Amino acid sequence: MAEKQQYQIYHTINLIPEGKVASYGQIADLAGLPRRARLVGYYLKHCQATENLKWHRVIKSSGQIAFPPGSERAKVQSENLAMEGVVVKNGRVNMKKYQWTPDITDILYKLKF
DNA sequence: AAGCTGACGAATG
DNA sequence: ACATTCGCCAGCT
Repeated sequence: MAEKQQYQIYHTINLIPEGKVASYGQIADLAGLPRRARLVGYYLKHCQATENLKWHRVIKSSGQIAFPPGSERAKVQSENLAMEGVVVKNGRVNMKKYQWTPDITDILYKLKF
């Protein structure tokens, strides 16, 4: 049950293309879990396989990095994003420019529910 | 079983 | 632009 949700969330996150970002709420919605932005954060925090998860492409809807500015984790995330061409300035990114806007057919094809 | 917490979000001043 | 407040809801205690 909860495992299924967790899988959907991780799967959805990994659909975010390089050079783009998505918000927690956006991921929750796409994963079929509306109003569950915090749940996305919860699962990300507790997940093990961070190695193969593109968690750094997930940020707040405001464009802010979810970690305290200057913290180690915020730094790592910023660097990962910068590596993909996403400009991070003062711990936040230009959503207008970098927010992932998934193609409807893309989603219907890749997520089956 | 009731209360607390939080890698959130939107509205408000 | 920034801080506060409030709503949200699964999972923990």
